[in-house]
Amino acid sequence: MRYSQTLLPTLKETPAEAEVISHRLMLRAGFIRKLTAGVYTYMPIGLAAIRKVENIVREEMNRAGAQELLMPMVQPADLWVETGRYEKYGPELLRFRDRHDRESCLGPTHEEVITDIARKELHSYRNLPINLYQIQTKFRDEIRPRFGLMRGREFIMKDAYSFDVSDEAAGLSYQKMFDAYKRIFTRCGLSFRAVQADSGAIGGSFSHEFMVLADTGEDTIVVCKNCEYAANMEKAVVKLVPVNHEAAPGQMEKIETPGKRKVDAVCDFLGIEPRQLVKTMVFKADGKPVGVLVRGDREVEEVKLKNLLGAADIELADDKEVFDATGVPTGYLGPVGVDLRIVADQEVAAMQNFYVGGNEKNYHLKNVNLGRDFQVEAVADLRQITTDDPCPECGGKLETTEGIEVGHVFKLGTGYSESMNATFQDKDGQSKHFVMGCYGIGVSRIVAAAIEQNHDDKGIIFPVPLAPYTVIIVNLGGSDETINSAAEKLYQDLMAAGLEVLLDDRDERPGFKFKDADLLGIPYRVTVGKSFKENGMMEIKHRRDGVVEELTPEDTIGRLKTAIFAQLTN
RNA sequence: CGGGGCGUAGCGCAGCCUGGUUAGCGCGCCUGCCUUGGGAGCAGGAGGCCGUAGGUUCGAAUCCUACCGCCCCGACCA
Repeated sequence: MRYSQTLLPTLKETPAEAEVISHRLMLRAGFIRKLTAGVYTYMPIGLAAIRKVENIVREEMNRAGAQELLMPMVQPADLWVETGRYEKYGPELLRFRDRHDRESCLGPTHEEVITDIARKELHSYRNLPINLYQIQTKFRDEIRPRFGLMRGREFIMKDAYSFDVSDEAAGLSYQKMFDAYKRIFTRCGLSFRAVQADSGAIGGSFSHEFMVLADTGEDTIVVCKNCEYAANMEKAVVKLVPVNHEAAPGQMEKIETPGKRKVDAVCDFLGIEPRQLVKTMVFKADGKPVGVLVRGDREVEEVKLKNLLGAADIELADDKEVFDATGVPTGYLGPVGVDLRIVADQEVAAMQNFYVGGNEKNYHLKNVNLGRDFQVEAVADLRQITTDDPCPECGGKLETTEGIEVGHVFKLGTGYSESMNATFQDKDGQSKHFVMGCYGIGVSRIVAAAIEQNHDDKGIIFPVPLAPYTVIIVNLGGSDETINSAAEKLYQDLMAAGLEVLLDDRDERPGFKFKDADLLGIPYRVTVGKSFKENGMMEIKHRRDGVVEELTPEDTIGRLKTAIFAQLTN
């Protein structure tokens, strides 16, 4: 492509709307332009990068035996009512009525549509297993879109759905996708990690997320330094460390704690450690108050709580709501004798003679024991894991890092096939529900994640497989015909060699062109200018490490071909 | 939705507090000259319902009210 004829509007200054690096660079490099909150136009060069990702995804999906199809973006509400998700999905599902007043929605995901296809078209075990996928634009009316392509409302996703005869067979399909995902992200040149995850609104029993490691990640993941264990913080199982109960249960006692509401203040005042205290947090589970007990130095993990309660929505209650629900001001709430639904973290159940709020302003209770002094509805793992906790698999040391979720694989089981009555006839003539799996990849997000992971202060540094162009020729010839025709010939030759080349033929000064080349992140830059005029040499500069090579035109072509194709084959 | 902030030329901003001529600056854009290995220089030029609506006032970008949009922090997720 000739730069002079391309819509490639680079910006010297960063638009004020952009905060994170990938968003800033994509705006500056002319990859995207915002239409409205969370909705972007992919400009030509941005689309080129997206296509690179799509093609890698497509190749690997096909290699794994999946078949591509394309489902509608507009979906009838009826299908969603069948699975109960029309209620459950919430405001993220954009709903509207068509001219016939039919309830419709924009597809945020396609389990319903694909299951409908399956029940209509797949009748026999002979059709199975099958894995169908699409690469399509999704719409989720996110509460707060942010970070450019990282969390848009409209985004491109690859979603795949597998159908199997049995749980065991579904496990195989799952593993196949898991392996394909590893290949995909490896080919994209990303540094990533597969982690155990919560299955969220999609539902299902078992899932892994693929996380690109980057500081701007929206998720925290815990990783074992010793074994292969890695999990989303939300999901990471806390392994209860046994404690020895040496002390005999003491007499419960009311003690005065004037004005001491916060855990630290109470502990300072009483001369105790936060680990000896149990705090009572009030959450609203679908609007209804629930008390949650955790040790004073722990944090409640809302996702675990949500799963335990089977709630669609969990929110921490504010001071007023706590008072309304219990009649106790925050800071003095406790489980003893309170009229509130209470659940406890497993750690609390193992504690003895602890301190809790006294359900009365300025009072706490000491020597409290679960079971003797109060009862709870459930005991479960409800707190956030910390790096002090042992690895749940091997007991090793854990560490945390930030991650961007670029892929998610789920074992769905028969939830959708049952609610939509999607069955096939098995060998024995019996009707059975499909055992399903679903597998998503955030295609547009990958481009953003790749930039988060590959940039410097000058701009983007694309991994070769994702680069919209692999070579940029900077022609500094001006009016010099010798140089111009050499640059032109190189352009033609490189294209003939199968490379994607951008020829900077603009009437601009050298510095201007170099800055743009750096910003765009094209892996190899060839400068044709003075040194070609003087001794017939061209200069290759590697974007990533700044290495410079002076070569003849023939060697330049050879060198680029070798280098680029080497990075494309895996 | 809760908390914070912002809407003035294509982009980045100043002006607003303390109302008063023709609304500025940098970048970009157009014309010409000049320059050509790291975002040059000179000269000329185009481009503004000051987010929208209402109010206060002799007079509003500036003060007041409402609305709309956008960004950042939390709940959501590929």
